Amino acid sequence: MQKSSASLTQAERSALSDTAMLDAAKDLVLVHGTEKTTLAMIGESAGYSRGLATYRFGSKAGLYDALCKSISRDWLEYLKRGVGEKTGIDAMCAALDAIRQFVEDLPREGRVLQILYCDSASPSSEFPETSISIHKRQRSDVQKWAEQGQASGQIRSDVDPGEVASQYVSYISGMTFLWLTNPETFNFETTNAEMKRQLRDSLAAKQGDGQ
Amino acid sequence: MQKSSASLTQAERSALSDTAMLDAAKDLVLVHGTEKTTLAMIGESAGYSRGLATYRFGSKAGLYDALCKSISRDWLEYLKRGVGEKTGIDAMCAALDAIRQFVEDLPREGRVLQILYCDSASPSSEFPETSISIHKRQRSDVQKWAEQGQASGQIRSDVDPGEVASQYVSYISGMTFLWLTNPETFNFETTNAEMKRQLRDSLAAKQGDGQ
DNA sequence: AATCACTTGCTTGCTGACAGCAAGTAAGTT
DNA sequence: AACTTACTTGCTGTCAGCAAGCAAGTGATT
Repeated sequence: MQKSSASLTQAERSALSDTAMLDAAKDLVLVHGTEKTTLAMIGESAGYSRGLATYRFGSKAGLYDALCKSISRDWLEYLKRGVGEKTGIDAMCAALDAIRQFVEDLPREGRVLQILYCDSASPSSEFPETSISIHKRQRSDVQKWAEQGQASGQIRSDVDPGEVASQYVSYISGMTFLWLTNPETFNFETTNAEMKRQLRDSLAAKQGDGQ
Repeated sequence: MQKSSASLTQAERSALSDTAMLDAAKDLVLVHGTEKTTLAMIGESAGYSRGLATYRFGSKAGLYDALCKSISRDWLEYLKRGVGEKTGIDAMCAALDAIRQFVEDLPREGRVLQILYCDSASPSSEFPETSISIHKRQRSDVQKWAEQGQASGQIRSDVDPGEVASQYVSYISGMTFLWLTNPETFNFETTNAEMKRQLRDSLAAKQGDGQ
């Protein structure tokens, strides 16, 4: 069963058009935003008809949800590779580096993801789950790192891991948000350096403060 | 020149319809989001015709920009009152309390403002200036507080006030964003308490570390 | 291996809703 | 009474979503 470019299986055809449309959507959203990007633009820009995007993703929200999930998968891959088996303050710092690496390697994806997060914050959002679950997952990851850091004695035992996680995730969310809106005045690198310094200074167990 | 409810000056009439429409817009945006709220809904919900909102504010973006400015003014009032003449770490902590107070007293306005900030992050936003200038102003305020704190010896001299400000403003932005999207799981009070603790622990000058 | 019934990928025509505009009416101002 | 300002109504172009149809791939039977 040979597959030339002229003869594809159904699955291959739809996979091809899917990725072509999601890719076109990224470019269009970067320029026009989600609202002014039309489903017709996406379909035609991907080399198909004006109707395909609607047909495939059901609705505009459906397409953006798929896009959000797709980019989120890429991001989680970066996070996993960057943090590895680290725990405690080291894991938190590594995650900050992973974000920087992600937006450096895939700035398009980083910006689009942030735009979609903003969209999903609207009360009328039809895809809030993806964004919310990502943030909840981030928070529980950080909480786990903090607990492990306390168990190993790296992190002082009198802080609440859950609140440390909330504070940390808030910083991440706001940092990426401000990076989106103020790309020129915002310096990822130095701001993250300050965050790392604060984490070490405020979380590290004092000398001889073993459990 | 007496003013009964039936006989108003032109200025009074337009001021009345303006505030009525902005107020109606708040309620509608809270329920339907900015996108699914229509100008016709706003005008009619305020007791006027479907066309007034467009006529008065020029466009949907124009209305949301006016709404953003209006709520921002309220917020800056709270900030001013809460911070007063404080500087350094005290000012930063007072600003956190001011935010909590604002969303406690005016939860509607707090939520709508956050929704509008998210909207203005889109590349197609026609009112990005208001949101950006607010965040820039916040950042320069915090930087000033940090510099004053260093000058008075409260804050250690080896931190960069600009980066402290970036980190602080990132936290604020993210915190309010997460509060909007996860109102039930997010606790303003305790998360801010952790932030205050971190600020004190990581910024306070050590004993005898005078300039 | 040829063909026929069936599924899936994709396109085109249509409808209702909305933003924005332009022309008009009513209310106040000098 | 002339004029300005507040507000309304009729209209147009655009878009999301739907439904009907066409084309290409798939699988079973003989």
